[in-house]
Amino acid sequence: MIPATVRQPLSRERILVAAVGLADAYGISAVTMRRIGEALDCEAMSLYYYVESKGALVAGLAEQVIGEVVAATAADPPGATGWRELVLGRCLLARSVMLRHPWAPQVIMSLPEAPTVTYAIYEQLVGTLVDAGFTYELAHRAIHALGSMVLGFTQELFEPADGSAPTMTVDQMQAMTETMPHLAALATPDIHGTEGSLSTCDTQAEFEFTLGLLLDGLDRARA
Amino acid sequence: MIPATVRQPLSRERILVAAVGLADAYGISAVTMRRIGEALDCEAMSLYYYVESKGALVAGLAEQVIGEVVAATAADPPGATGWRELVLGRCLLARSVMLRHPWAPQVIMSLPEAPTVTYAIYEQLVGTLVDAGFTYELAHRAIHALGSMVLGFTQELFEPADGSAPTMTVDQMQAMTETMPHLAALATPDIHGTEGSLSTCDTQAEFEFTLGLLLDGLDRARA
DNA sequence: TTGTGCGATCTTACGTCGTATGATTACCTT
DNA sequence: AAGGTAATCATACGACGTAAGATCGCACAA
Repeated sequence: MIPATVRQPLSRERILVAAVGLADAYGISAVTMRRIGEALDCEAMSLYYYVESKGALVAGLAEQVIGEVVAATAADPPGATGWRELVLGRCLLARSVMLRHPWAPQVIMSLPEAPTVTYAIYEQLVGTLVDAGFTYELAHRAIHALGSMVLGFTQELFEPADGSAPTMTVDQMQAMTETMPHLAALATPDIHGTEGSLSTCDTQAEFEFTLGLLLDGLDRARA
Repeated sequence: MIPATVRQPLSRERILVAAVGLADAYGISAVTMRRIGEALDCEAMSLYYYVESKGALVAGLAEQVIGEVVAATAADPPGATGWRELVLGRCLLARSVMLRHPWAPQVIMSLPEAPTVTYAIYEQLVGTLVDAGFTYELAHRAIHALGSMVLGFTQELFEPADGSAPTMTVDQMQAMTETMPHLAALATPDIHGTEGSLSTCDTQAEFEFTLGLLLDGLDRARA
C-alpha cells in the first residue's frame, strides 16, 4: 500500500470530480466503481467509505453539474437590464454547462428527486420573476418551461452527433422525395431560401429561438 | 424442451412487446436479456437470433413507443380546424403515450440516431405547418421546440413522483422561509391567491400552458 | 422408412459490474 | 510500546451482456 504522504487521501469531492472527468471523457457508461478507483489509484471498495452506493454517486454527479450552473449564474452581468435579459443569460449559461457535460441531462432527469442545489436556482429565478411582476403561479410555470428546455434541448433530434457522414445515398434520397416530400425539401439545400436547414442544424440557434418564444410568451402572460 | 405447438415461436415483435411490458411494469432497469427470456419462457441467448444486441433491443423499444405515437396521431380528429388545433392535439397525444411509458423519453434521447419511424411524425408536422404558411426554416424550428417539449417535459422537477409524503419537517420549512423566501412562498398554501402551487404541481396543466406559449409564438413568427 | 440438412433454440463459459463481509493497514493517543 | 480508530484493501457472490458451439425438431429426399 502506498503511504498517504505520497498519495492524496480520498474524499467524496475527489471521487465526484474523478467521476465527472470519466463521464466527460468516455461517456457515462465509463463511470464505474472500479474505473474511478483506477483513476484515483485505489480499490473500488474504498470508494464506499465516502459514497453510499452507485446511485448516490450518480446523484452526486448531478449535484456537481447543477453546482456548476449555480456558480455560473450566481452573479448577473453588470449591464443587464430587465428580467428577460437576466433570465435569458442564465438559461444560456446553464445550457453551456450542459453542453460541457452531455451526459448530465439524462442523469439529472433519471433522479427520483431533484438535488438540493437545484432549489438555489429556482429561488433566484422566482425572485427575479416576482420582482418583475410575475405571479407566483406564473413563476412556477416558468420554472417548468425553462427547466425542461435546458434539460431537454441538449440532444440533437436529427443527425448522428456530427454531420460529417453523408448517411443517405442518392437512391434513398430519391425514395424520400416521393414518400416524404416535405422532409426531403427540408433536407435539400437551395430549395427554400436558405441552404438545407436540416443538414445545417444549428442547435444553438434553435435553442435561442425557442427560448425567445417562451420568454416572449411569459412576458405577455405577465399582464 | 417444450414442443413448438405448446409454445408460441419467438419473434422480434414478441420480444419487443415483452420488453415494453417489463419496462412499464418494473422500470427500464428490469429490461434484461434473462428477464425477457423468462417472460417468454426461453433462454436469454435465444433472443439473439432475432435481436442483434442489447443496444439494438433498446433502439427497438424506442421504435415501439414512437410507433405508438404515430398510430395515435395518424388520423386527425374530424372537427379540427387550423394548424394550431391539429398540432396541439398531436402533442397532447404524444405526451399521453410518453406518460404510459415513463422510461421512454430517456431511452429515446439516449439513442445515437432517431429511429426511422420518427421521420413519419416530422413529415406530417412539417406538412401541416407549411400548408399553414410556415417557412421550412420555421417548421424546422418548430420540430425542435415541440420535440424537446414532448420528450423533456415528462419528468417532474419537484416532488418525488407522487406528492403523498410530506418530505419536509416544520423546522426545515422555517429554515427555508429565511434562506429561500420565494420558494417558501411558492410552496405555502394561501399565500398567493391559489393554494400552494408547488405542492399541487399539475404537470399536465404546466405542459399545456407551455405548449400554448410555444404555439402562440410560432403563430406570431409565421408572419 | 431412414437419413439429412437447416432454422431455431439451448448450454456453457468469460469478463465486468455493484457490493456484502471482514481483514488489514497507518497513524494518533497514552 | 500498546491499543484504538479511521481509512483502505482482499475476497467473494450474484447478475449482467454475449461469444462459441452443441443440440433440437421438422421438412423433405431417397
